Amino acid sequence: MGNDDWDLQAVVRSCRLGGQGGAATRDTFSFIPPAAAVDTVEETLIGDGVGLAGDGLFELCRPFICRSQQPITLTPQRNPLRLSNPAAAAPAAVAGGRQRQPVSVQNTRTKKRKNQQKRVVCEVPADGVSADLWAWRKYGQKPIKGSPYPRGYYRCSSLKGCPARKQVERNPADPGLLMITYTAEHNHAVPTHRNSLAGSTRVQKLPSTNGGLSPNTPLEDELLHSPNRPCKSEEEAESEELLVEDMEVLGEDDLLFLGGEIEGQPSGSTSSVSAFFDDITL
DNA sequence: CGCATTTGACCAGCGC
DNA sequence: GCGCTGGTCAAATGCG
Repeated sequence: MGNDDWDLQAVVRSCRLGGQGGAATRDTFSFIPPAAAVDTVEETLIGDGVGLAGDGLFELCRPFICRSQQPITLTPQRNPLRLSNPAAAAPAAVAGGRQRQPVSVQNTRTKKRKNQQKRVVCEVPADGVSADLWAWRKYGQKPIKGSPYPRGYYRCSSLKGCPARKQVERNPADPGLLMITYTAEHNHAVPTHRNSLAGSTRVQKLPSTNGGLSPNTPLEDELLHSPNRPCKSEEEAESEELLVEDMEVLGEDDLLFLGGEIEGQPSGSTSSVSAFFDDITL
C-alpha cells in the first residue's frame, strides 16, 4: 500500500496546490484524468442534512477521489436512495423495534430517508472493489426492488458511534460495477490501523464464491488499481460547483490530516465488502 | 474471546 | 389511510 499512499498524498498535494483560492479548486480536478474510479458522487443536500457539510461526504469519498484522481460529480438527489440525517444517525443506536425503546427510536433510528441526507455515490468495478481507508462492518443486507442484486449496509467499525455508513450494491445495468453510497461522515480520524478488527479478516474466509473479487479489501484494491471509469455525472456544471465547495471546505488541516492518515493507513479496510460481493455475485 | 457476518423482524417515510 | 419499500436493529452463528 505504500505506493498507493504516495499516490494519494501526491494527489492531495496537487489538489491543494491547484486548489489554492476559489476557482482554482475546480481546476484542481481539471488535471485529473477523465477516467477514474469514482464514477459518480452524488450529493444530497436536502432538508436539514446540512449537518453534513460538503467536506464530510467529500471526505468519505476522498480515498476514491484522491487515489483515482477522479473528478467527483455532485448531483442533486434523484434516485431512491435516501438516508437519514447524519446528525440524527449518529451514535445512539438503540432502537425501537421488538425490544427497542420507543423513545430512542426517533433519535437513534435514522430512518428518515428521502431528501434528508447527503450521499456520495461511487461506482467502482466489481472486479476490483476495494475498501476505502475505513473499516466497515456490515449490519444488514436487503434485496432492492428493481434490482436483482441485494444491497449491503455497512457502518464504520473503526469507532463506535461513528455515523458513517455506506451501502454497496451491484449496478443492475452493469453487474460489473458496484455502486457504493456513502452517507454521513466519520466523526473520527482515519484509523492508523484497523482497530476492532480482530475478526475483520473474515473476508478472507470467502473462498471462491467471491466472484472474482479480491478477498482482501477488494474495494480498496479497486480504488488503488482501478482503471478509470468515466464519471457519469448528470450535471457536471453543478457538480463542479459543488465540488469546488467541497474542496474549499477542505482545510489545510484536512489535507494534512488526510496525508497523515493515509500514511499510516492500512490498506485493508474491511472485508465486509467482499462478503457482500460474494452475495451479489450470485 | 472478540469481532464480523447472517438473517429475520420492526419501524418509519413515501407514494398512491 | 393503506400498502410498499427501504433502513436499521439485534440475536444467533462462525471465524481468527
